[in-house]
Formats: sequence, C-alpha cells, structure tokens
Amino acid sequence: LKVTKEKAAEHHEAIILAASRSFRENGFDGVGVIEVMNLAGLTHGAFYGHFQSKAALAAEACRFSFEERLSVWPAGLTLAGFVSGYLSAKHRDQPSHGCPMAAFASSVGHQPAIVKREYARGLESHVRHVTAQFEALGHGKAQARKNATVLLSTLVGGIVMARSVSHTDRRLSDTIISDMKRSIFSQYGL
Amino acid sequence: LKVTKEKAAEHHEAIILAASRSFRENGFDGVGVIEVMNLAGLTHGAFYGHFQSKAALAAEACRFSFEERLSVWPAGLTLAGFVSGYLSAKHRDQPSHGCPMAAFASSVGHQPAIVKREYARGLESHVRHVTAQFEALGHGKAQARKNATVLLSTLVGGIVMARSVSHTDRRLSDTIISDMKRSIFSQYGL
DNA sequence: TGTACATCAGTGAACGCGCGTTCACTGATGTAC
DNA sequence: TGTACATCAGTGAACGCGCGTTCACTGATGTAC
Repeated sequence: LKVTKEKAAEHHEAIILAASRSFRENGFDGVGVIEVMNLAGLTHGAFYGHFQSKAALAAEACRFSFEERLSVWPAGLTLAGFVSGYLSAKHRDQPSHGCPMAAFASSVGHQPAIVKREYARGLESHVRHVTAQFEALGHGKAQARKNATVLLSTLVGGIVMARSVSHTDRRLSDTIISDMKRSIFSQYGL
Repeated sequence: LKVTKEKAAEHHEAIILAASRSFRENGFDGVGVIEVMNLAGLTHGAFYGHFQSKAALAAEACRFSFEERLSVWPAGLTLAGFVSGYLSAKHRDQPSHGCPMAAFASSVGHQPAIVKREYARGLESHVRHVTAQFEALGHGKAQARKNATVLLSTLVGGIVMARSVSHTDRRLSDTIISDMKRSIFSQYGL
C-alpha cells in the first residue's frame, strides 16, 4: 500500500538507523535484510524500493554511523573526557551506539568497494575532527594530525581487544580498558 | 578410499593449517568448509571424519595460529624488532601469516563459545610471552604485564586500522603504520 | 610369510536451511479534469 | 471543491544460490588366521 512521501522518507531513515545499529552490533554479515527491515517496522519486500542492494545499505549505514558519532560530539568535550568515554565498559558493551571504526575496522576489508569507500571517508573525517582538537590545544598542524592518527588507532585497539574477550574473560577485558586509559592519559598528559 | 594412519594424521594437520591461513586472510565467515578442504588437497566429504563442526575447526585453527606465532618467535628478537615487524607493510598485507589477534579480534565476538574460549587462551599466552620480554628488560612483574597488555592492544589497533583502509587509501594506511611505530618507539624508548 | 576379511579415510551426490533478491499484487496517494 | 484514475510504497510468496552437514558407497589398510 502506498504511503505519504513524508512517511516513505521516514521509512528510509528508519532503515538506515536500524542498519547502523545492528551492523555495528553484529557485523555486516551478522544481520540480514529481513531483520533490518523488521527492526525498521517494515517487511523485507519494500527494501529494494529504498536501496539497490544490501551493500548499498551497508555503505549508507557506515556513512550514517560516522556522521552520527561526530554530530553528537558535545561542544565542550575535552580530550580526557573523550578518551574516558571511549575506553569505558559502557562503550565496550554497547557497540550499536559506539565508534564505527571499532565496529567495522576489521571486517570492512572483506566488504564491497562501495562500503570500503564510505568507511575510508568517515575515517578521514574522524581523524580531521580529532586533529582539530589537538590544534585547539596548541599543537602544530602536522603534529596534531599525527597525534590524532595515533590516538584513534590506539583507542580502537583498546576497545577491539577488550571486546574480543569481554564474554570470555571479563577481568582481562576490564584490565585492558583501564591499562589503556592510564597509558593514554600519561602519554598525552591528560 | 582408506589411507595410512600417518597420511590421515597429515591430512588432519593440513586441514588445520589451511584453515589457519584462510581464516586469518578472509575471516571465519569468509571461507567455507569446501574451500578449506580443497586447500588441504581433499574433498569436503572427508571433513566430518576429522572435525565435529566448522566451529570446532575454527577453534583449532585459532589455537594453531597463536601457537605458530609464538613458536616462530626468533630467540634473540628485541622488542624493537618485534614492533618493527608487526607494524610493517608486509604484516599488513599478509594477514594469513600474521597475528591472530589482529585477524580475529573483532569477529571472534560473533563466533561460537568454543572459538571464543580458544581465542582468549591464545591471547592470554601471548600477553604472558610479551610480559616475559619486559621482565627480561628489568621491569617489575606487574608493570611488565601492564606494558605487554598496552603494547599488544596498541599494535593491534595500528595494524587493524592500517588494514581497514589499505585498499582504499594506501597513503593513509602507510601513515598509520609509520606514525604508530614512531609513537611506540618513543613511548618505550626503543 | 601368505591369504581373507573387517575396518574406515576419503568420495561425491544430496539435503535443508537461510540468505539476498525478484515480482505479481494491493490499496492509499496525489494528480488531472 | 469533487471525482476518476494513474502512480507507486509496501506486501508476502517465491526463486536461486551457497553454505554446513549427511550418507551410501569405494577401495586401500591392517589385522586375524
């Protein structure tokens, strides 16, 4: 049954949102088109009226995830606050609302080119954003960029490692998080 | 056709080796039982005479990957040498022979419990091994363990991030590797 | 040592299932008069 | 503004494919005599 253009646009956004959440939670291959559509409150048949393929949705979901993450960045958030929030049990246990780099980094390599491209774009914009934070702290342009690259890679490593054992060795997972946080704080003097 | 017990044992090892390589290269879900068996020089029908399930093979392949990695650790390898080899274009481009943590970290969470358990065991033994390296350098037990945890997480983050964009933005990928290496070297005074 | 036979590693066809995708159909929308 | 009709977002059955898994069968192994 046909619906309002506004309703259809809302549906489109709902699909992307649902995909963004469940792809981050279960990986691109861990959730199917049917499940995403049901999460969006629709049936699977309507999917190909909105997207050309699952890969196209994955790319959109990837783009949305990065965009959402940067858009909810609080105005006065310090680097210390950012690191603390990133390396937290909450972030580890809620990948669906978390960093898309940590969620997609190691599986995006096996995804279609369209997904890889959108991921690389998001990564670049994320690096730029953190670079600006370091520049605001007085670092030179080149050094700020290096710091941003290293900090983000380090954070991703910490959360990815913590998640990899969070259901098997909770204590080790907690240790990774706290040790990484302490190390980063001392390294950057936060 | 029946084969010698020795041949059968060789086949068993060949399957694990092939799985270890292709799982690290393509992920647990990126390669099927048929492909693994063909890589091992057999047909898929023989698989369930060797393993109870694909998950059981994944667990064995995981265990083997960690074991192989530690067993080929050169006797006199310094931490600086280890870091240099880890954060290299060669390691980035050859995950099939590389670190199982970097290869499996973010997908092991979606694998059956038996795989998760074997991964956690390998991770723990890897941390212990690097801890011993730091102890040999004169660090106290607790500090050595912390250093090992942080170093490994940082290395994994670097290689995972570099791999995530290696087919899309080679320059950024190279930058991540070199910036991470420089940062780690200066942090640990290598 | 030689022979007959039970064992069993490996083969390849087949099964069931879930997935991404397609399509004929429905009925509310929104446009032309 | 009201009516008739073309449009098209959404539905749900169906398709093809690849995957993990099963199984009847083959024929070399290795054992019992």
